[in-house]
Amino acid sequence: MTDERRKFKRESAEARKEALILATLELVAENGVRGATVRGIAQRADVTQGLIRHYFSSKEELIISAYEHHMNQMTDLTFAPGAAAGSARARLRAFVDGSLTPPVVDPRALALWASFLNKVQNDPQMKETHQRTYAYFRDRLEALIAAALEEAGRPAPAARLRQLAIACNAVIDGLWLEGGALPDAFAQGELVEIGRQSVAAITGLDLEQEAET
Amino acid sequence: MTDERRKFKRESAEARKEALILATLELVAENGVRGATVRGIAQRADVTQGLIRHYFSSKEELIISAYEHHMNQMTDLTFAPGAAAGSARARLRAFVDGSLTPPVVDPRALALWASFLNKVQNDPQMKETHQRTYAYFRDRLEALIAAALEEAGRPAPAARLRQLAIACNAVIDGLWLEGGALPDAFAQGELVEIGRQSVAAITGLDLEQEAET
DNA sequence: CGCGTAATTATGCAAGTGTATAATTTCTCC
DNA sequence: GGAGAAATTATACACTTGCATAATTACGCG
Repeated sequence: MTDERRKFKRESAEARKEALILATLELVAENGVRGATVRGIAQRADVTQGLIRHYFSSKEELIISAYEHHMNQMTDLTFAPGAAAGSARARLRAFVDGSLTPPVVDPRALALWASFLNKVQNDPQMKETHQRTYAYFRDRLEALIAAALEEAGRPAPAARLRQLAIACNAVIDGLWLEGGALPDAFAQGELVEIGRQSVAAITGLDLEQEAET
Repeated sequence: MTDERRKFKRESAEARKEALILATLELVAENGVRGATVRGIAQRADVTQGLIRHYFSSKEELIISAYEHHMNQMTDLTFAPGAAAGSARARLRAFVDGSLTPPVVDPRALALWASFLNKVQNDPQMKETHQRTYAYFRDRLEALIAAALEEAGRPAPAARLRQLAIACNAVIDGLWLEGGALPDAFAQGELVEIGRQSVAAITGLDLEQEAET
């Protein structure tokens, strides 16, 4: 009955921070920001709670770090697939596909988005991160649409491009949302199919037909 | 320095419950479900915390009641406008308009949606309410699209109707989301305009032109 | 008018919260 | 292999939380 002190292993600051951030994201997705307690996070990361204070000056800072980590990962996942691809149309298609397949479409991703929303609206730093990420998404989508329209010989004025980008972004967001909220309501590939068709219908571009190099 | 007991007025059970529910929705929108404390809600409703226990057997029950109240209000707001209208096309247009104007499009409505999501995913009763509301929305939209297509002499098979409803629902959801998240990013009426155009593009229906009775 | 009952307030409690600080252990470097 | 420093654990504290229960007050009804 010797209650010994817990053994531990020293890790690099980066590894520990990352582990803490991942544990934080898990718990935020499950229980919301307030439900992700310091003790719970420490337990999930297999560490005692004091260590969190050693790497993050407060829970607030840990939450902000976790949010930025998550947002960066989401943008990477969305844009990585079609970055290299050839025609603008192919890149637009890759963008739609990447946005509407796991792990972007995922109950956990949606839960994280919802859990963070409150803090995003109130905390200036998180608000900044959010607006930057959102603007990046939409600008990129608008550029893709502009290039694809130009490629098809039907360039559009700026005002029209803006509307098309908003509309396409909305379909993608909406499908992303529904796919995350009701994971079993859609067949494999159904979201991608609907997303492609909708973007095609809105922009007047044919996303299916293969390009002739 | 006589610390007197607080004066109060007796209210009907309905009025008190409603007041408590409204205060709850305010705080849930501002601080999330866990941030909406019993004491905070009581204060917002200008009442002491013990009274909450008198009308609701637990905070959980109050939260569930507030959620159902909110969802009912949202459906009423969305469907009330165009319920009576004439042609299917006009009713579809009214649905789009109602879904994309305040108070449906509103930062507070979005915040509520996000705040409740966690509980909706976990609590069976709230999940049931959510799925019922969602199904009601989409079925209604699908019926509107079906009627409008028939009206235009181009009926569609069931599978196609399902896809159109999912796509249109997604645009509307996405625009609703963006309008609530970035209230200042869109001009007056811009969301409605984009929503109408997108639904028109997806379904192939012209929503703008007036019907000839 | 006064009595009873239910609405409302007041108080208390145990559990959980973030954070601060002290005690210990692991590991690097000579 | 041992000393010093940093990583990690352990403990404590003040505060908040939901809930329970007792004390009071307002108001309808005779």
